[in-house]
Amino acid sequence: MIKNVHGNTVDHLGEAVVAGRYAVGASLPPEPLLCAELGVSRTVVREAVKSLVAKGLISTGPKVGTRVLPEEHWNWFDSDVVAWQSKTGLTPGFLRDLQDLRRVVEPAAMRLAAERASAADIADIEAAFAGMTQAVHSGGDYITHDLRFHQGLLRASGNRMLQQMSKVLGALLRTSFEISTSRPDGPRSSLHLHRAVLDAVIAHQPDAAETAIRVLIDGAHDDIEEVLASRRHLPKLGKPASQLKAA
Amino acid sequence: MIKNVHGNTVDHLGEAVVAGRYAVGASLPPEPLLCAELGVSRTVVREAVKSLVAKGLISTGPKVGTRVLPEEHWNWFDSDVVAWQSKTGLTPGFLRDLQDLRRVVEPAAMRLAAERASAADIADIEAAFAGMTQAVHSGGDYITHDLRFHQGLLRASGNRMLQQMSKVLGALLRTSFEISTSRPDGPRSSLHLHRAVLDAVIAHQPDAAETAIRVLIDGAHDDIEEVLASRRHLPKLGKPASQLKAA
DNA sequence: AACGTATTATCGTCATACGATTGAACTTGT
DNA sequence: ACAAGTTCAATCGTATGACGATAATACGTT
Repeated sequence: MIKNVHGNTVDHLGEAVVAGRYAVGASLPPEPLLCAELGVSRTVVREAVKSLVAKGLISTGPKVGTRVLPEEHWNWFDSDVVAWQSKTGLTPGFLRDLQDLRRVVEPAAMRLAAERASAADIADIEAAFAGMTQAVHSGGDYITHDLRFHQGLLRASGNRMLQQMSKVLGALLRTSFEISTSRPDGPRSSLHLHRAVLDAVIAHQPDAAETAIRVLIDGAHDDIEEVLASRRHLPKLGKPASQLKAA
Repeated sequence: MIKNVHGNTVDHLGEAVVAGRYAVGASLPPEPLLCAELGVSRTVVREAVKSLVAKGLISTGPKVGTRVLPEEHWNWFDSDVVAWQSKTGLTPGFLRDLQDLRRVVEPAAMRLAAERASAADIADIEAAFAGMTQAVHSGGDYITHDLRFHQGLLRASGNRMLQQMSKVLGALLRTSFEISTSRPDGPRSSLHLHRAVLDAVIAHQPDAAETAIRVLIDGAHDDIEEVLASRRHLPKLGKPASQLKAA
């Protein structure tokens, strides 16, 4: 499981920050303490801290220590940041933001994809769809192929920013999938909805592609809202948050 | 001008990578060479490299060196990456991507802002608009207030991802502004267009806000396309690219 | 010629030292 | 007692040197 010291340190610190282990504006322990806690050299701690600074999570300064920045500075399109947030638990607010984003981005991206998709793009998406189909019928890893499907569509839009959003939207898709599997016939019923999107893109029909993805999105949206409503009293959807501790 | 060694080193290396100074897949010079070139210690070079890795520009490994990753890995929502790209020159492709993004994001964000803007949000935007007005009449820094205006609107959407896009879209706004100032009466004519957006948001009219921003966007879009078409033979819009050099 | 082994270039990690910056404590004068 | 200026000290910033880990390359063996 362990890969390298630097990566583990970045993950550990990043996860702690995203999880709210240190309050916004508060300081993390000084470097020597972090070295002792994590059992690594100061070099590793410093490089990990620099990585988190690059992702907008924290800022550093002499004497002031390394403080947690307010969330609006965090780079929510960084896959590590999203992964850490997913690991500590997706808050309802975060899921709502993701759903807003998806409803804004995916329909427009499908229009562009229907206009610009290349043969190679379509081949990739077809392969992903085949994987989804097989996963439903013969059992297998559905979510991976589902992610590839949507990622392929975004890539086919030919826009690098739109493409990058597959990273963060992946967190929403995963959650949506977990909910739908808790219901009998969940993925199976959405298979032909995916097919409709792909067919519209292949046929270069932007309008059809947009309406098809809207159907897909609305279904997932209802699923998530339902779960959100039934758990309204719970603070988080995933694992419980750690206790807050200011330094 | 110089602030700190680390920041300068990150800027230098990041700018070089984004500018295409090293071909995608090629290796940067080994750390000792970079130390010599930049006149800094290996500590600084390594931390700078780690920062670029965190932004998705490069990857490192023993013996393989530090290689430039393909552009789809770059984090285009990172303000540093965008700044470096802006500095080396905005390619037509990049500007088109930004325009697509803006046309997708801003109308939807205006709808949300019209529904959810708080009094504090509106006060911020009003202040920015006042600054724009003053800049037009008494002279002054128009673009800064313009950026604050659009950023405030995005923030008022109440969505953290949408809000983050103000970083990238800022590059487009700046370019758009530069073009419009080259024409007499540029900013002045767009003042009331901005006012229309803000009024619609204040009145909580999503439809009106969306159509108002569409007018604004289309105007800027036409300006940029015009310039892009007239310079079709030029490779870049901004400063010329450095010569490519693989390692 | 193909495959396995050895070499070596390069990054990864550790340890130590000192300079730079800035918040906080302290002193001093009114 | 309070305010302002000064000193102090905590913490990060930078530099240097060393050795281990890894993987591409070259070499030698079959």
